[in-house]
Amino acid sequence: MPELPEVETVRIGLSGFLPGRIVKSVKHDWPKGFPNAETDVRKFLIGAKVMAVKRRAKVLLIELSSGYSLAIHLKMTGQLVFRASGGEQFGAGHPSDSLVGDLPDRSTRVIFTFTDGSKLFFNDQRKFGWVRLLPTAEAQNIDFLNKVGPEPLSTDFTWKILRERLSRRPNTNIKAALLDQTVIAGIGNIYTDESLWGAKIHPSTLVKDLSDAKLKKLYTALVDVLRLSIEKGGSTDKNYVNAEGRRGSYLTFANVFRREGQPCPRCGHEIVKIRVAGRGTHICPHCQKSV
DNA sequence: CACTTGACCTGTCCGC
DNA sequence: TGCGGACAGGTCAAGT
Repeated sequence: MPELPEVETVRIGLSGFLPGRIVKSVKHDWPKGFPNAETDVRKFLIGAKVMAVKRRAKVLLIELSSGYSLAIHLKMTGQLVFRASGGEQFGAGHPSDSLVGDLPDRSTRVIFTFTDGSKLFFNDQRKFGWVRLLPTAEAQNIDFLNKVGPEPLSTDFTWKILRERLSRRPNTNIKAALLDQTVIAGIGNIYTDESLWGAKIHPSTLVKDLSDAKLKKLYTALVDVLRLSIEKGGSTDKNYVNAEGRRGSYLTFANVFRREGQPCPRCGHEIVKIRVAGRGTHICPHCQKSV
């Protein structure tokens, strides 16, 4: 669920809230998800000031003045919600797009409290997510980020780079290849389905069978879909919320994802849900022909 | 080695 | 109504 656009939306939100704030305390009872030793937490987190909030792939990196960073992965049901002191929930916006009420709630795993009384809540219903405190210089070297592929929205990501990255997995289907974080960073189930629909590629197509023309279409579709989703604040299916606890609206604009039974916006044929690469997969069987 | 499947979790939904 | 089971999907580990 949180894929690149969702994590980027959280990053943008937190960038407006966290820099300059000083961590006063941290409360959690989740050693599996936040395994750092208490002594390191006291030394490098408590009293540290937030300098910046960055993102690599689907990992958020909160840089601290101590030379350490918090690396956070939301996995499927993670939420990072900021509340100003006083705990006002909705700010000036519309409560109707808020998915979280009073915090902490039963899914709250970690609470960061800042010296001004504001708080950052890490909620994760399914506890797949994680938080790590580690030296900023080593943040890029944690196993996951070490192996991860290029950022699809970086200016030097071209269709030829996409082709080169995909060529590492010639005999697998394009859906599995796009989901593979070592091929390209940040793509998950939603944007795989949406971009393959945009490029009129069946998700079971083997990578080696894709022509350059198709790869160019896929490149364009992928970048467009990611950019549009960031513009719409990401996709909220069930859990995802931004740093204010609000829903994203991309799924309103989605063409196939979670739209089985509805007509394809391009040709009118019925969208169906199939299973590819072990994932629920949404396609228009008319636009996206099998190989 | 290349690729696929299962495990990790918990809440929700469906069928009996 | 209650309950078991399937399902959701990001990533790593184990299996083929």
